[in-house]
Amino acid sequence: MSRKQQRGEATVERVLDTALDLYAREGEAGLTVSALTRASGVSTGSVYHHFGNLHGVIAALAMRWLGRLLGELATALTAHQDARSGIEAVVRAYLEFVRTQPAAARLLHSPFADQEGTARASEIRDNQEARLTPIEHWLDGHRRSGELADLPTPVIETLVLGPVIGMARRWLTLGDVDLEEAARILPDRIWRSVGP
Amino acid sequence: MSRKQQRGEATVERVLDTALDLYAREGEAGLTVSALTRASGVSTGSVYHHFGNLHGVIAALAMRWLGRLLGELATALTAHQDARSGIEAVVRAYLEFVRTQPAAARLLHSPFADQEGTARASEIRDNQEARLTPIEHWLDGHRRSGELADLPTPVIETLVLGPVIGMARRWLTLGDVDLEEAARILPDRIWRSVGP
DNA sequence: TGTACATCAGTGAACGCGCGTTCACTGATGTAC
DNA sequence: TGTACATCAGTGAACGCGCGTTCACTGATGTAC
Repeated sequence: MSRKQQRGEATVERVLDTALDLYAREGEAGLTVSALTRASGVSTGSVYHHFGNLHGVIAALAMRWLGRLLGELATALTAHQDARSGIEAVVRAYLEFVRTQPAAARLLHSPFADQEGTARASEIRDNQEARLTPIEHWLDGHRRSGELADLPTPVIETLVLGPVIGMARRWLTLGDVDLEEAARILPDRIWRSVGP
Repeated sequence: MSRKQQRGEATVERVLDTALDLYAREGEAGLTVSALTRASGVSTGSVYHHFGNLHGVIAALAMRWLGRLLGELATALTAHQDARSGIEAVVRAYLEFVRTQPAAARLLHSPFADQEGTARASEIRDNQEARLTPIEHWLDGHRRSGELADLPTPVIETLVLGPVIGMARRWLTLGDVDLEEAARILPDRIWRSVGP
């Protein structure tokens, strides 16, 4: 049905891959249109044709990786029946994502992503609904059964993800922590903070 | 002894106060030299006289507020003898800092601060030694006495500050959490994760 | 199957704008004797 | 106390540079009949 051409998708892929690479290597300031065209081989006009403007590139990039991360977390969580196993699996899944996709993790922990997330929170909700809904249901169910502390969802999220994100950022920037050690220690420690 | 003049200090103050305000209102991209001179009334040349370049302004700003935050945390921690009271006090002190100095908190949670922190980690260690040393001693003491979990210092730091920072960021950006509620819930929950 | 046409995809030179920074200078303050 | 001088503080016009974006255009692909 779509009149879109395949080579268009390939170009979009190429731009987004290059953008992530640039961001990881040079940071926010290094992600310019000229750097993007130079590194990707895609022309200026083509970038604008597909993304509208530079902000559009960044938004698309953040959305893509947020979707992938949430997918991993939702899968890990809902694969377990009991609360403790689920929470511990989420922690491990996040650390695994950071280990295998450090550049994307950097992006998602960044300024951008935060601003983007604030400015277009509702749009993100819509786009990621398929991933967020099962997570919310899982939490609701286990909170009702008393397996999980009776705390507001944002608080549970923060208690679980806060230390993981902190560890990830530390590994990504300072590198004075060990991810494998974190994967051994954190699941149990975090579980204690959200258990009944 | 110093040949520095008082009006110089006043100018430095004015620039740093304006810079924080600009950052809080406009974000990283809004913190430009021209915006800084326009909003502060200080001339371009004067900014360069005192800070060298724009990066120098940002570095000075981050260092100033990092010092103040660490001061608050160190005071809260070392005011308590037993581990639990100390940890809970640190959590409350951080939340109180965020509540009273949201702009500074935004800055410290930011991209900059992270990059700055990475690039000049050793310099920060030196500058903030007076605040860091008592914190390290306190942790060491309580870990040895068995009151605190036997975990590496960076892990303890992350378990304690991770959720607090997560909550603070959420309050600062999305605003869908309540800081007072957090101050009631988090201390106990966080303590569970680092207790023996 | 072939042809005409609409749409998608891609090109790259050119644009104006605001950026960080420099510099030659004036004015204020502190020090020496 | 007064004067000369060094240093600190502050000014603002001017600079070049790289940025994001536009636009008139060509080429490729898909659709209709």
